[in-house]
Amino acid sequence: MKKIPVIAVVGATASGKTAMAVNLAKLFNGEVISADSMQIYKEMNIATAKPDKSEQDGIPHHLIDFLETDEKYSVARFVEDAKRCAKDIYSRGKIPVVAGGTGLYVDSFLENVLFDDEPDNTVVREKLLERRQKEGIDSLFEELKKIDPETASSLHINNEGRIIRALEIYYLTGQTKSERLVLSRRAQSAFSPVYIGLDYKDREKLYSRIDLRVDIMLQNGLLEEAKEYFSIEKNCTAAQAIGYKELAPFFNGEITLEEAVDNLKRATRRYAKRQLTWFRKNKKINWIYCDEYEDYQDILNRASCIIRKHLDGKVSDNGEE
RNA sequence: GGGAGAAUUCCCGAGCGGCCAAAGGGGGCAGACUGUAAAUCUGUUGUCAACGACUUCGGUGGUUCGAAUCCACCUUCUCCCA
Repeated sequence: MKKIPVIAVVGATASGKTAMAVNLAKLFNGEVISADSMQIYKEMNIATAKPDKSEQDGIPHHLIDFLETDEKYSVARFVEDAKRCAKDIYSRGKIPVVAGGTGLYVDSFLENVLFDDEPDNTVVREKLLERRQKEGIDSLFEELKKIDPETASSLHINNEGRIIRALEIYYLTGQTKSERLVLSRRAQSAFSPVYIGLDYKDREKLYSRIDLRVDIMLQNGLLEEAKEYFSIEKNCTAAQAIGYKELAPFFNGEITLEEAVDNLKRATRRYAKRQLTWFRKNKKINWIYCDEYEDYQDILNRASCIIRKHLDGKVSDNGEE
């Protein structure tokens, strides 16, 4: 069966993925699928740099702006949603363009990681958390070493969340995490992605773009959005978004606005670094260093050149001729 | 004008004769990542031909087998009295 071609635009936050995805969608008759764990939420607009109607520029965008802020979401759901979207777009004669900053989502989708159905975890999770309080993490870690030594050796004892999840998987499914890992890779992907990675040779350039973008967010009313968000804030996925939690100490009168903004910028820079670390290990990505080009048109040309080759079948999946 | 005190590695800040290239924190850099991933976690951070060598603790001299640590002077800064 012929694989479905997918254009994937990846890179750190503020590297220009949104605009690139829209431009490529126009050039290649595509529609955008966002792979962003925060833009999925309604009402979180400014902080997540969600593209508005004018930025979307007539190109349909999928998987943004469709969840309430108190709803949970997961990679598993994303993979399901993204596959469905991509197939639908392709069936209408168009090409899916994935624009994503959430590496786990992008990879899980395009590499077709299988997330088999799992029973509800609330009870098991609660028990484990209770045991963590009573017995301490060492006890749980020792237990994991016996049950699934492979996973245990890959985890640091301070990474409590992962230790607990690994145990949870076992008690929920009867399979260890390492067993499930193997099973998750059993199916071939139905997609044939071309990766365009946006980055800057000079990291400072990226960082100043981040700083600038935060300043613009503030002008656009980030404070108001954050204030409003705090009135409804709960312990949910959305609460992890950068942009609100950094401003909270300012609203509580603990620090000045200036300090809060600095913290926000720093948190964003670090996030960018983590994104880069994630994407850098993917050897299929064709990196374009934006600061090596005179103007934007050249960057766009470079990207479409890479994509055209791939679509014409002259290049294999890993980008080698 | 008089008196008291401080200057430490990118920053803050310990150290007060050898175990000090110098605690700790911050920041930076690098890495991991499979159901909350904008999260969570780890490593590293004077230089080098690097299990050793070399240069650092405001400056210059000195005491000592040995100094970031003691002494003298100099420079800068802070505070108190005028």
